Amino acid sequence: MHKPRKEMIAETRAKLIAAARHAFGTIGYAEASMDDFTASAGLTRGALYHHFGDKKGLLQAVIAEIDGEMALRVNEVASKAPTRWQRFVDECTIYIEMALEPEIQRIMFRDGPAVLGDPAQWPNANACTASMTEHLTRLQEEGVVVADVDPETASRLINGASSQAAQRIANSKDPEATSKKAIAAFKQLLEGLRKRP
Amino acid sequence: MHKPRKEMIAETRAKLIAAARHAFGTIGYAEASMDDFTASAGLTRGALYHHFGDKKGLLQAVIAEIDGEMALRVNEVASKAPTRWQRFVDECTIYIEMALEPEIQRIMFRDGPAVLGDPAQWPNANACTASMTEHLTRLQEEGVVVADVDPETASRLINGASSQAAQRIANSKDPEATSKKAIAAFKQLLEGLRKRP
DNA sequence: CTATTCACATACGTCTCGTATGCCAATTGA
DNA sequence: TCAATTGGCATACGAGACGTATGTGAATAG
Repeated sequence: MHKPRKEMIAETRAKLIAAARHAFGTIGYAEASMDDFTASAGLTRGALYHHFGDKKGLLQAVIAEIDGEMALRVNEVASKAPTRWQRFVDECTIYIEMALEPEIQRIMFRDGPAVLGDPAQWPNANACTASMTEHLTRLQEEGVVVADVDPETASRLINGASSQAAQRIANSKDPEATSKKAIAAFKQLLEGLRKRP
Repeated sequence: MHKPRKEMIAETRAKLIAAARHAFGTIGYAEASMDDFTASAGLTRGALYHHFGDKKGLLQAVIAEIDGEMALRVNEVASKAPTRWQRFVDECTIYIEMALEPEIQRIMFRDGPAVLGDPAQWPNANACTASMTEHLTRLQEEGVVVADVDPETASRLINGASSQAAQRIANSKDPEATSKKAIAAFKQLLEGLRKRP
């Protein structure tokens, strides 16, 4: 008795995404040969074109998967903070930590934007920013954050600063020390959003 | 009488850089065929490989040129502000405005990092950040900016936020309104660096 | 049980890149 | 002035990598 067809198809898709994710995350999108990584999944480019249209389509699928995982991790950790402001800051910090991972950094912050354009325009890959925007909106309502900033805009700026912070740490000779400096500077910038007493 | 040799060589280099800059800035690095844009300069890939080693080398040269121009523009405008803090804020604002130009955005903020890696590690392409770092250091000495942030780290974070702000404006349906929101949010973040009374 | 669909592989042409090689003009030295 | 040499740039060639068109065999439908 063989597996049903639907299951085989899902498995093929998953294998392709996994193989591509590994290749993109290590050698990078441009250097990843479709022949090579499809073969490493026991398939050929035929399957890839059938399911994802082209190389970019597969990258989109990989990005959607990673974005989902990042959102899970963010929500998981941020739900444990005492105040909403702290939760917001924690989310940002987690975000930086995730951006430290080579695979995420490469795919989400370097190759992704270069190949697919502005991340803000990606479909199915905005979960993290959405969460931060939500927090900011609430914080404004509660009077913690100054009223005259647009929450989504602020989220994007913070996003940009985060990825820079992560890059800086990742490329540092002394990641421990750099991490402290980067996170300190980052939190200081966030203070700018808070209402002063 | 022909032009001297040195001059011809410089001209060839300049033509290659100009052609590549145009191609990279419009269709992008990956899509730019070396055969095509060298031909548009009346040359072949032979000249390119001779002078720049490979496609990446040419991209580096293009980036160095653009970086020099950006630094000039930054210094030019920023020298007119009344206070040093204002000068610093002006520099950041100019930076965002420059990042709005499609050529700069594409080459300096998208393809460049994807192909050459972390901009902080680029040789001959840190003039703008250097200037901002300098200002921040001075502002700390003057007691305007909080002491416990590392100036260069802060510059890089600001840099990341700037490029995000620019992308957001550039891709907006209503650039005018988005620009206002982005710059407002950006300035609010900068406030976090200032000492509170 | 036949027909059809479709998931995936194979084959082919095209494009781009990098290297090896060749050529010609400009410089050098006597 | 004239050979020798340098080196700036072009040409030729081979190696992938991509996209498309086509083929095939198994699962599903009727």
